[in-house]
Amino acid sequence: MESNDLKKAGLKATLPRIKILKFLEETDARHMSAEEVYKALLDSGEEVGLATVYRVLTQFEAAGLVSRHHFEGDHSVFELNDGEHHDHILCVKCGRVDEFLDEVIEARQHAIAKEYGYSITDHSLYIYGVCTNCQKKG
Amino acid sequence: MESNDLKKAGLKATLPRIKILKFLEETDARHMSAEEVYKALLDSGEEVGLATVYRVLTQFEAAGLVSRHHFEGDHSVFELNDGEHHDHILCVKCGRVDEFLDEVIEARQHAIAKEYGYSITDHSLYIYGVCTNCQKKG
DNA sequence: GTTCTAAATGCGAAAGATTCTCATTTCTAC
DNA sequence: GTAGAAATGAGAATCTTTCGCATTTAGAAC
Repeated sequence: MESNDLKKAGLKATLPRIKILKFLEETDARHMSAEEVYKALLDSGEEVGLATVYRVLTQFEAAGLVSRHHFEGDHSVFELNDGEHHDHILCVKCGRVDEFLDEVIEARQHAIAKEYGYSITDHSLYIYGVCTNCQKKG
Repeated sequence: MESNDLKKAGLKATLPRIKILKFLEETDARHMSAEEVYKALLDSGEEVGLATVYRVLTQFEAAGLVSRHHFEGDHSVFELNDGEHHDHILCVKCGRVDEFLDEVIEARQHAIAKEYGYSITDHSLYIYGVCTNCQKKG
């Protein structure tokens, strides 16, 4: 039940927030932009303002409910958190996204941060390439 | 001499391109936005249009003369290529940027791409943290 | 259940970064 | 030097995201 999740996250259980969270939990798409969430909600007959979608997603991010990514330097996309950090590998032709977690890379990043005197807060790793399907198509 | 570098890169040696390349080679700042390049040129008395700066930097990127980065998902910043790939670790407080190259991470990325069936074209890795100086300041 | 207040929403306006349009200028080859 | 193609400049346009503010709503107090 979404309203409890919201309260646990320290957010008032308002209708727009419930709708957006519910939508993110039920949709098949893992990575969506604010605009896409907005349109998808409209299509399913839910009335939520675009500015509210932006605000709510930003709040969800601050509350740890979603992660924000910047694939290709483009606009932000959001992903519901499942508790486990992971990185992304994506196809530059079709936009397919796969997720992976590599302990060796994670460990090396912490070692590098230490070496350079940084207290690490976050990191982002994107690998770009052409996926199997797109390679076949030429 | 910049005009030769440009021709080698397959670009016509126009005045704006020469000015921009010369500026990038001579400035101390390693990472600059298009806007910053534009303003710096203006300040040094060189007249170049902002749209041209954007166009030229994009062409330089395509020609391999510069790399484009998207720190923190913000606007693009450009960096003159020195031939060696490297990644970045940056301070979220003061904006300091350090560069590093880790062969272990590089190798793991290629292994992951292979594992997922991708033909790798590029990758970006940013580590965010608080640098030594900013840690001292609290 | 009704009332109150702070917080949240919706809308359109505004902002910032980047791209586009197109008339004018500049390279480069001949 | 001249012609033609390519590049430039200036401002308009676009896209994503945020802001301002009047209106509504959630949640606590009564």
